Amino acid sequence: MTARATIKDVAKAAGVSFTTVSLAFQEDSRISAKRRRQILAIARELGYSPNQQARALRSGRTRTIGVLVNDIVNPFYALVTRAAQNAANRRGYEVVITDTQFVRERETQEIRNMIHARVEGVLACFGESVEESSKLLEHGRVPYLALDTVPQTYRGPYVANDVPAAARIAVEHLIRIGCRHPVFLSGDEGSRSFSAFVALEKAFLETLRVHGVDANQRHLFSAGLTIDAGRNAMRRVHAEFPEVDALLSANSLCAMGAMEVASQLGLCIGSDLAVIGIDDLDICSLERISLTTIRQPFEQLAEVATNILLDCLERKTDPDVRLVLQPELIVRSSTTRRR
Amino acid sequence: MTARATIKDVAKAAGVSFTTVSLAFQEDSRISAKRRRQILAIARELGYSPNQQARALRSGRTRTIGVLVNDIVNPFYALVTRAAQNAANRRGYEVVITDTQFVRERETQEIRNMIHARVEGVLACFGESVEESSKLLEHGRVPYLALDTVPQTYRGPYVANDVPAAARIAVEHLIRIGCRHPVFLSGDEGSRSFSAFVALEKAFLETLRVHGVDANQRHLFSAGLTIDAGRNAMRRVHAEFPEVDALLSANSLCAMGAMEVASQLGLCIGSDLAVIGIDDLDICSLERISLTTIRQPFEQLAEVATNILLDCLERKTDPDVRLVLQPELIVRSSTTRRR
DNA sequence: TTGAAAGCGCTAACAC
DNA sequence: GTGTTAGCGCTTTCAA
Repeated sequence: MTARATIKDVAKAAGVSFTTVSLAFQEDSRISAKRRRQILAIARELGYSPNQQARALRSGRTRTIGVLVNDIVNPFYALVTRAAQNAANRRGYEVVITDTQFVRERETQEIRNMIHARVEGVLACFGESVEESSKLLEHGRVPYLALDTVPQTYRGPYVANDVPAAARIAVEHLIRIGCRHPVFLSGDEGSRSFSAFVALEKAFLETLRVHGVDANQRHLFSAGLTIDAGRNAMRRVHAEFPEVDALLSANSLCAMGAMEVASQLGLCIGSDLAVIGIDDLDICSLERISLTTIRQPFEQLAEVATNILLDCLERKTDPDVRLVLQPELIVRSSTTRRR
Repeated sequence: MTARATIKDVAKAAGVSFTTVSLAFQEDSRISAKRRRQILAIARELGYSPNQQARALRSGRTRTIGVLVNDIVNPFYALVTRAAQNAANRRGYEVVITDTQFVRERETQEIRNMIHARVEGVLACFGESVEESSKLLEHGRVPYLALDTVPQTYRGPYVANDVPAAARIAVEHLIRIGCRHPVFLSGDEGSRSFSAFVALEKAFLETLRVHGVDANQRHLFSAGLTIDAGRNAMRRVHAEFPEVDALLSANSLCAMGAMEVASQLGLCIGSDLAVIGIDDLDICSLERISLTTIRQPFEQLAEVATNILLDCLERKTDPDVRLVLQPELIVRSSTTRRR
């Protein structure tokens, strides 16, 4: 295995200077089409591919942005990365996708990696380490934009879902159909302090109070973002808050797990127990699931955010946007009028 | 916005040569712990972060591998990337995740990008452009390993699921419970020629014939890998092959869509129509879904493949492995004995 | 233990 | 059009 071909090998083989080869690869107008074709053919023959590192080092540009999400296995986040990738590619940028797995140290490590890799900008679904992460990005002079949700203390730019509105819309629907004892299923013990969960809990309780329900901490349960988390949470809810007549879950997978256990406990979903999940995966629409959800416009979110970020990179201005997109209620059979 | 700090700025501020700074960052033993701490502190103050491009250019190493999947939104593939990421990180490598969205041009483009970025190796779930992609990788001298499924014509190294076995196990189960008219739901028109689907169709028909069922093209339907694809396919199956008493779907989401429509058509899932999905997402276990599946050990697959690839990189040998992992039947209520 | 010097592969300024 | 030259920020000899 000999060394990889460089621009000089191509130049030698083509009988030109290596500058000419460089210009040919940049599709510079000074090189004639014919010559360009010759050079590219020889390059292909030699298996030459321009070294990105050298190019970036010299030009100071990588044409790459980073996208950080909390959980790539959750289709919600995967769709965010896909929308960002498509938007970026359309404008000639590449995307590097990184997954924090909801782990604090992973998040900061991935941010550091992106800075080392000299991404030109970052789109981030920040977790709990938002302060440290945004400090790193600022220190590293990397323009960034928060996506999805942001904590109240966050002062940077963002394109986010209106998280309190999600809880408010859900609770208003539950009240409207006659529920008086709703429970909120939040993140697990470890992640419940995440800003999104805090905001949901707060808006959940406040909206209940506005409608005359004396809501308090008893109405809030830690759960998690998986089916199993919902199963376990429902058992606890049933034991500790037997008068429950509605569930709002921070996530639809969790809601599905809770529905399963509730049925096993003899509750009829819809009439005995209304259930709403936040986010709106394809499977929620399955007749067998038919889960009422709060749909958040996450693909639009990612696309808008990507374009704003790229605009800023190209104008060399700092991102300065505070945009909040509204969620939408999708009513299905898991919430029917009380009997 | 002044320029980013370089190693020279740090050296100047610390009153040492830039070689010393470099050594300090490499945790070279020649630098005393105390000096190292001083230098790192000054670097932090200046917001210095080593330039990956320069480092890679000089050292010739990126410590990065690429992972290519067909559809990051499908949790199956997302789990593959996660397992690979974890395995790579444990050994001090980074991973770049790329999503082809099942688009041929995207796959080759992403491969090219990875070569430009000088990833040290690639783990790839190849789509239809496997020939072109593997040629690119070989030409670019990037060691690679195919993951998940490979076409019969493929001659390179792989760690794959035993795709024919998945169909065989499923069909044998259907025969055992008394089905005589099973139908296979394949990929959509555009992707049905993918090697995995071809292999599944072939093994499906062969196994049926072994068990005395006169199976032919009428037993095969194009569908797709989404819920909606399953819904549409079931309508066609019902119209064109009314005697159907079992479905094997290439994907569990598709199976769920088909089950929904089958129920609407008055078929009782389990007894009138047995349904099996290939892959085993969490939701298949939900009581409301309870889909019998063929579980493929994809996380193990990704982990094994990553370690083999990294071993090869470190030994500077070419990957030379042909490993096939066995699937497992998970029986749930969508397949009960015929009545 | 530290520093000087060379050079990784490329782009960009400028001269021809 | 094409070539020469300098240098991006770093690692790696090698000498002190």
